[in-house]
Amino acid sequence: MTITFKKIEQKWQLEWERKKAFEVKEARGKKKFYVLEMYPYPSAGGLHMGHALNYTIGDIQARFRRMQGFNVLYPMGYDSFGLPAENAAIKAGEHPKKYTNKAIANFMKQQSYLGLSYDWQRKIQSHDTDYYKWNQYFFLKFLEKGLAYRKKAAVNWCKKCDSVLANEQVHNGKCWRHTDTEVETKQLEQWFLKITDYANELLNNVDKLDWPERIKIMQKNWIGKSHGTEIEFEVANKNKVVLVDAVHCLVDAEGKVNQELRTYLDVLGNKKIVLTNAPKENHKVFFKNIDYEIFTLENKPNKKNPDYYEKVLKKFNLGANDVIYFEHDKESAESAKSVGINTLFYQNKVGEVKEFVNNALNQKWSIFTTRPDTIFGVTFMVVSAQHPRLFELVTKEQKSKVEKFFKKVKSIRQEEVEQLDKEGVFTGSYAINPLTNEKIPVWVGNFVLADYGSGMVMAVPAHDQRDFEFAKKYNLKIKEVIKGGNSNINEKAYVGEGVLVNSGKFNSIDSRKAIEEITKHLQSKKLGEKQIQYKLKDWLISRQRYWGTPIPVVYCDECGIVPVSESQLPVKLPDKVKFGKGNPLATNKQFVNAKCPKCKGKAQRETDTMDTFFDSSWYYLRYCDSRNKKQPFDKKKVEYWMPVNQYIGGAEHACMHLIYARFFTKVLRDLKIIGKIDEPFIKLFNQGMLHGSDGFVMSKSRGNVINPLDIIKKYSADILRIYLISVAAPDSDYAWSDKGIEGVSKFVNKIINYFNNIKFGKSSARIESKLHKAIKEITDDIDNFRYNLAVIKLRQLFEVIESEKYLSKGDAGNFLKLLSLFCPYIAEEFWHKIGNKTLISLENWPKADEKKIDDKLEHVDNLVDKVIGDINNIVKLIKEKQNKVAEKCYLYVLPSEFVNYNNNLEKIKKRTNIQVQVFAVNDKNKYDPNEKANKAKPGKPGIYVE
RNA sequence: GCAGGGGUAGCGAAGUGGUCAAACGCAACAGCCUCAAAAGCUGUUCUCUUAGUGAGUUCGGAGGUUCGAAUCCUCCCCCCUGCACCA
Repeated sequence: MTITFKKIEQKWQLEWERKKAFEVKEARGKKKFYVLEMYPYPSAGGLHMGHALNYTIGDIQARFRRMQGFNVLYPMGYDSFGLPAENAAIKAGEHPKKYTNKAIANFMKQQSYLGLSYDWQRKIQSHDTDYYKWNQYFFLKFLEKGLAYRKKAAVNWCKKCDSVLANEQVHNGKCWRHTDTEVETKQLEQWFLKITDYANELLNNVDKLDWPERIKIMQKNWIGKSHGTEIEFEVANKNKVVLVDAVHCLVDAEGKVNQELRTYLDVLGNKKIVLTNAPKENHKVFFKNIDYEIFTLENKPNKKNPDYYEKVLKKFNLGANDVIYFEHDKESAESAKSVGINTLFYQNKVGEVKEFVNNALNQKWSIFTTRPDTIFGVTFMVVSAQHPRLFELVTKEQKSKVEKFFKKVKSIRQEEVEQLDKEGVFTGSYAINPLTNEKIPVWVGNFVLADYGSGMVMAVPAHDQRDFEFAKKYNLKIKEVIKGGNSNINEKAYVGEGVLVNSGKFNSIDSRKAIEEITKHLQSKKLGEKQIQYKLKDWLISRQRYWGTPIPVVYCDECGIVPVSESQLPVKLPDKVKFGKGNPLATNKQFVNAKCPKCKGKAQRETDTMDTFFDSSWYYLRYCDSRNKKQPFDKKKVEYWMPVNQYIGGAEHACMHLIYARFFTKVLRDLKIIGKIDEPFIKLFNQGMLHGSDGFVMSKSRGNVINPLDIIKKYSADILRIYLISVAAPDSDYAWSDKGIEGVSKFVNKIINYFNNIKFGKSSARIESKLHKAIKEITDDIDNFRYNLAVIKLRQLFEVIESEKYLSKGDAGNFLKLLSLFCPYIAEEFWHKIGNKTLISLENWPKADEKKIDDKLEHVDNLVDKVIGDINNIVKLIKEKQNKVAEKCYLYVLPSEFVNYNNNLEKIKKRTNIQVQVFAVNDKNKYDPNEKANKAKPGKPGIYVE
């Protein structure tokens, strides 16, 4: 009687379904266990081997926990919104919904072949209105809380598509559909979620997670917290012309020089015009070293008359906005103001010039640094070429150079950025070092990020390698301010710690301490403060595509942005749309035209849809109560099932889905939509990558793809399952091997063969010992995802079982239970065949009986193995040396060990293939022609072969 | 460059202080079975040596700690993965 795999697979699938074996309900008294695999995108290609591995790993865990007595929630669903369905729609003309539903049906069929023990009642699909309705609901909640907002952002734009592209649609800087068209960066209004509000908690909680270390580190780096100091630098707008009155500029009433004004005139790189009627030598003293122009109007003009200023502006062809003016006389100042000139009526008050210049030239630039201790070494500043305020800094003289540079930077593709040389151009502006009052040139550079910190950095070439390279290239000053180690700042920046030099009153302080001290000093002068920066940016969720959740807001001509009211949800995705150019929603009038919920006036619907990562950020909560029509889920049910005890999926989601989902959980907790659940996934397991037999990633173009269905057809689902997890540890990468699955197939067939011809009887002590040891070790191995080792132990156990005459029914059942995790179909089948009416899938996991584990038996087995090896070796040698064929072998053993060997006669015979006889050494009647009995030692019998 | 994970016999892959020439699988070789092949069963597979012995050299390389190291420490080389000029 043999087994037809296909038959038993169908039989038990039906049986599981009929008995609702894997459907679960909350049961207060029962401990729960939530096993979850990352829900898949249902591609038309169906299941690939990576899926099969992923789900097998999860299913083994789910079956194990279920048998251990847990109330196991093990659901499946589909991440069914997204780009490929829309692409297919454009290409094949098939509606995304139809395409997706077909793909899901196919996925489900294939998954059921694999013997996965899902609770299918809980299935979810993110493209269902019943699901995405709640996306919209959550969005409104976020909006209410200020966690969703709209802001201008850079997006990928294709001219030919007339549309925004997702990052995935940009290939090598070109549009995926127009390979001749460079993707442009455009500034558009987009929706964001304020994930940065949670940056700190997301970071701190990482350490509490039982996740693979590398994922935790990836998340930490992604969030990227750094402590530093924000320092305010002043930079002048150099395009404004500075007008200064000359009559009273030199001294005040008491004859004191206005030193502050003088400093600023020196520092401001702007064009300076001194208005005067009668040039005096005094001017030269006051304006010493300052580049200025003298301007005199003829006919003794009256500076108190507004006409005067209009004439001045006209003369230089300037508008009132193009200049600022310093005037010491009140009446004159008022006149200048009356023609619209930004004028300071200066009165020698401390700080008045500074305040005025700050306001007039809009020139405060806060920069972020982790090394405020090096502030005395700042010799230039660098602003990002992508900075929106860049051109405020550029002077007329430098404009063409900067523009040229700007274009060059813009044309550089993402992939090239890595090997870029540091390059830049002088903007023409200068900044003022707040501690030294030194004048520092401001450059624009290609190595400064616009969206980190303030987009401008203070450059300390002596102590930062990037700044150093830049300084060397453009011959900028390098000023050493930290001494430490054998630093030689002519060759390389010294980035380590040390003692401050050339740093005024901070000299000889340790650099670490100086970070504190200088920050404190800046703080006291209101020039800076401690700051924490994150690399994490707010999450842009707007997508200009059809196949996603519509963002539930309208734009009213009167009221502006108005959220759709909750009672009107869902905003349904219209079925009838035209695919082609751009976002099909934008051209769908029925969809776009809406009533304003507030004023009932005309309004346009938002046509952007949500990033699909929004869908996957809470699906694990929906599984807890997936058919709830009134709420996203019942809070109590979520409280029962959450958090997920074991999450399983690929490492590629480390910084996207896994951060978003954590963020969502925290927000929903704070909105009191769920209880006090801080983290969604306690434990995470990353499966390894399964490569083709050539060692490369499986891909159609390489032709190394192995389809799970083909393997199931050829071998069976059980064989595929046990193969997938027995080659290597499930978290390490490995390559598919045809020979490997062949080997596993032999093993499974041996088991089938054995159970077809099984003879029940009392299990030997040897079997019992081995069985209970295996139970103990396999339990531990499964617990720790060492599936490969568990299979080895199962094989070794089977070897012992097979070598013995009888097996008890109970032990046969125990063996099948161990097997059932890996090979559920044949386990069910034989469980049934040996007379059980229950499902093995719902049986109790066997308990190891320590008392039955007998290490002595194992020790004897080892000794017998050794003797077998020795006998075979001798047989081989006498054949080679003496050309004699051995027929019989005699063992001479210590009397105390006689039983050990005599009990194993059959085994020895079988494995040496000759007759064997055992004598105790003290046996007077023993046959021992060569006196080999003398050689006998404990655990090592003497051997004679003839 | 930084961070993380690795480098183990022909290959895949266990093993983290002695019981290790190192599980298990594959491959190869030999024997049994068979008319024969496949399958199945049994054995062998670092080197030399040998009636089961003994000796030597191994776990990326070089040093070190230890009575004792694949396993601990230091330095170096190589591979993979992630981040990438984050100030």
